Amino acid sequence: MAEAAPFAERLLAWWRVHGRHDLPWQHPRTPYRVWVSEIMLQQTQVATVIPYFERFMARFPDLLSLANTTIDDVLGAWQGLGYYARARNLQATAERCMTDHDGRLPDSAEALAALPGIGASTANAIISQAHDRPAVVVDGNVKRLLSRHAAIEGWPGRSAVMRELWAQAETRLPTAHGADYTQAVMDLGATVCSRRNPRCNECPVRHDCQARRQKRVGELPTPRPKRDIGQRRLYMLVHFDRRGRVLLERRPPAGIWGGLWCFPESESRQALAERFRLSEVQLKALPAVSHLLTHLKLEIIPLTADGQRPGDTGTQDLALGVECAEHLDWFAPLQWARLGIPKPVLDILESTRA
DNA sequence: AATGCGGGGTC
DNA sequence: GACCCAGCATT
Repeated sequence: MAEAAPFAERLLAWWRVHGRHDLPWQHPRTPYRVWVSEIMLQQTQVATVIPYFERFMARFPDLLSLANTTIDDVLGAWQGLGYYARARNLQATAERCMTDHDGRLPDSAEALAALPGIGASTANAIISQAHDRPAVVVDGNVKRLLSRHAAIEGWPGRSAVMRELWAQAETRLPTAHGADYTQAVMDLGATVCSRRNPRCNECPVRHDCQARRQKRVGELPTPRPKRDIGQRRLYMLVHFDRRGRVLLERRPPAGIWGGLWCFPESESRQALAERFRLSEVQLKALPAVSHLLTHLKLEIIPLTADGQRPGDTGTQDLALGVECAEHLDWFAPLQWARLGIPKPVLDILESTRA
């Protein structure tokens, strides 16, 4: 009996018939477009990314336009996509390409991985797709596909498991068709070897899938261990001036919502009142907003001075000697959408308009 | 080697 | 509500 075709050949044959060939970053498949798409796709699903990618390309069609714009413009284009550090890294990388790489993205995985926001897997994903060279990519799809096909146990967040996945991926790499193979493993993971209800009977590598043989497809990959998450209460001052502009503060570059504009906030209601020369009794709470992060549950209590609303006149103007520096400023409604504002803050902002 | 980052999809 | 997603940077 003839030996089965190599893993990669079966995937490529499957992909030519069943794979995705119409993703926006595939046409044209330039290094710049591939790079931007890979950054957007980090921890973010394809369907979510597509409209952002189209808008981003219309606004920043090339490396130079991205390097020459402001961070606020990039954050504005990123608003709603999450993981805003990616937007800052994107622009930092564009600038580095101008200064250190002759105005282009480097064409080696090592040089790419030295740039902000690009790790080993993303570097290889860019190389394989932009230059059609085979390179190991281990993303969520590949982790799932390989942990099943080779029956690899353990949560991929553990380094030993990740090493094994990387080694498996390496041995399966073809010697040609690098771009199509990368797309093929991702497509197979996304559409056939899906997390729930995998369609094993349509899989081109089902005949030597170890998880399937052991009837353990449903148990692999091993899920992330559960853990308790903490809870934190946060007060935010929602205040408008007579012209309907809202007071926002730019957050420090590191940490949650780094570099984004938020209401002035504090964990202490009293500290917030003191900072803006308000008495605590003046502060009226709006309905709380709950925001869930991986490791933390935030309860955000929006506070307004005397129930003030935009357009209100005659209320005290919070003169409070707010010295609007670069990190503290007033913004008109038309400016909001171009700023980069975290989702819960935007929700509060919009609820005050309604 | 483990943890923080964040919004959305999906069941 | 639980769990995951085209991971990386930081500690």
